[in-house]
Amino acid sequence: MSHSSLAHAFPPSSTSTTGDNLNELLENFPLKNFKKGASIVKEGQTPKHIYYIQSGKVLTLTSYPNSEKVLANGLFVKGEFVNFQALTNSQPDNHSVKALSKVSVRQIPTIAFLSLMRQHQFLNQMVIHNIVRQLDQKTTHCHQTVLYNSNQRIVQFLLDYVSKAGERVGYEWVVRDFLTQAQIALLSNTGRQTVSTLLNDLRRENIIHFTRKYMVVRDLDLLKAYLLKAQ
DNA sequence: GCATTAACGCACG
DNA sequence: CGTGCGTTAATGC
Repeated sequence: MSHSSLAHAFPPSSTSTTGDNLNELLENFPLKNFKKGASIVKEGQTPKHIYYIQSGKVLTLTSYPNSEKVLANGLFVKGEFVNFQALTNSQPDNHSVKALSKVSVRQIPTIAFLSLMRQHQFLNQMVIHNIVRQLDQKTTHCHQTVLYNSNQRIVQFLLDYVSKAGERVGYEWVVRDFLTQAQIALLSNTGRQTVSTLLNDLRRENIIHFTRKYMVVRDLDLLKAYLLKAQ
């Protein structure tokens, strides 16, 4: 599937100093630290900053006035930008950003960021790359929400989560700072209890293991196979 | 039937 | 001790 590729890496064609250049560009902007669960961007504020994630995991959310629900937009990890809305003239909106783990981010004012983009070609490319990728993910995610049943959506989330935030340990994959089941439910458009039962089923089949702190994928192929079988 | 929701007891951190 | 988790039964589509 499309998710096995390391699509989130920056273009391999970039020079090896790309990361250093980026850090140099951003090093004078304030480095903000947040505790797990803290609010990085509050709802209802005009987006004024771009955030670059130095470490940790972040969740972006949208709330809708007519429904009480707050829906999850996406999960972002180290090396990604969030809040690109700030690059446009967007008004105060219903977007918010929350820390899913201990997080540190560079906070770059929109004006400064736009100016940096004008000066540095590689930053431009990086931003375009990020935006296209995010759009791609959104589209795919949207299609999957339509095509998949709830268990498949949860499995798809687990696969995405592992490919974004997992570390390889031998033949297994480990994700630390495992989300709560309620958060997984939000991200996969299912119910909390549905997540609970599926995770326990997968554990019984020895496909994954998990505690509240981490998840281990014992057999990635079997997990992927879950997407293929109907129920 | 498949999935979300309520409800409740349990236990992890 | 709180809140996150696991399970079952009820309800809805």
